[in-house]
Amino acid sequence: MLDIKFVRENIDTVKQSLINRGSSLDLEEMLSLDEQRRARIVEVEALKAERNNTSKEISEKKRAKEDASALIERMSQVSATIKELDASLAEIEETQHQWLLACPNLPHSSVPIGQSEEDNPEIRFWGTVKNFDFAPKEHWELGLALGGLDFERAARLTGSRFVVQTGWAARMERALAQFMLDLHVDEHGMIETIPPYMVNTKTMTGTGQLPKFAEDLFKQENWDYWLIPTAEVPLTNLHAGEVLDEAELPKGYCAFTPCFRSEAGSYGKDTKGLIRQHQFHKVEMVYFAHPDNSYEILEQMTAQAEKVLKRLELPFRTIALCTGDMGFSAAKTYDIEVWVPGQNTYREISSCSNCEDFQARRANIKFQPKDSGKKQFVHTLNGSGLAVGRALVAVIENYQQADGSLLVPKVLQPYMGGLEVIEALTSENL
RNA sequence: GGAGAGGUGGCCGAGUACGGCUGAAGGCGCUCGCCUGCUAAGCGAGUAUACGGUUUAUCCCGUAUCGCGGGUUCAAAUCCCGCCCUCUCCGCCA
Repeated sequence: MLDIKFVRENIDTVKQSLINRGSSLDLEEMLSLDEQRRARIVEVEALKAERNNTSKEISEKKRAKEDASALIERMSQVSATIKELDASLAEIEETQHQWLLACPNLPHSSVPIGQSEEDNPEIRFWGTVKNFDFAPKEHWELGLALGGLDFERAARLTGSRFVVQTGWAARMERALAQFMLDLHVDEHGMIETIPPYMVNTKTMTGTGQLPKFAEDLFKQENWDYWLIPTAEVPLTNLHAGEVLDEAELPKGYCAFTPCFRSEAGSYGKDTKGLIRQHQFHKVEMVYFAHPDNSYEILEQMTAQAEKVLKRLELPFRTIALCTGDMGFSAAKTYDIEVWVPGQNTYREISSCSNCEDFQARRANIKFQPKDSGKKQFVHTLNGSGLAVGRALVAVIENYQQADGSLLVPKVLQPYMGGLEVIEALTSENL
């Protein structure tokens, strides 16, 4: 959420940001609401001041056993007016609040201006794209042939966009997750966390999923509980309403959780395989950072995500999202895309964002500067480190061999009982 | 799910039976100053947030906030209604 005062004092900046993001929000309407609101506040607060003063007089008169009925009579009318004004003020404030909740974050000045993913510049590339002397298969073909991925049974159990992973595919998913968590905890000093996988409306609003994107989420019937679309939601809201010590910053959390997404509006897209599921696993990183160095933390966190791919020896490229392609809450975002040879393309496997104080303002997360001064909003950052299901896709496709078997990446072997090659499913590797 | 107890400032804790003089006693903590071989103690001052007005900014002024929302009233921490959360006991359960 943007600060209303900031909007009022930086009209051109906000206007340009909305244009760059391709948003259709009406800024003029909001500004006129703001004027109405402030005028109404002046009006009603003058009356309240009068009421407070007169109430004191009344109590003094009553104690002195004097007659206060004239004052009471007048205040009765003043109170009635206050009630009306308060009601109309509340209405204006609610409309304005909804506007602010629907307004996307301001892009950082370094974010390239553009309309779509076509305009996202590549920042760096890492690795070597392997030349296969055979036509590399897609992961779902291999998963089917090797018996680890079962989309048919999942469809019977639930529906489309689900999978049953068995044997090596289940274990490799677990191995990937464990490898990633160990890396973030042991080498990056992050705090491992197991948060709730369901959160309430307030929490979803804190990070920006609500009120605008309810159709992307799964909701529990009869409960104010939503399934998390990413651990960013519970992790960032972990300190909602709190004041952190400046010395604690930056504070990093990581969590391995399932993520649930309705994938509304993606009909026909990525219908095969693991790429776009209603339920998938992700290791998420969240940082609470000092405003002075949050962009350094963004670089650091992005590097941490990249390190996962480097250790897995998977080629990737990192791109900067342009204004038109960036998520709602982000001020700046890097996407990391891993090479998937079966599809002969790059697929997003991580998204690392600095949300600055956008979420902190919604969720009310502050820190107390050491040398006194006022409490300030922290900057919040989140990044995938990494999407586990998609990492499995990348491993399967990049590590496939001509005979249809898979090599197990070196860093995963300790997590898979030393297994080096995955052959077709047998009782031995089950 | 049933029964009971409770939610007041950074923390502890008065106030709620009889509504007003309580942004809220007292204590602790913290900050600044004084004092002081050092430390501790002592003395003095200060110590919430948001919004609005004013302002270059500070200051200042106003309004709101005693879990949340609503009601009664000239006036609500205090009375009434609804909800949320925490704790204890019982039931159920991995």
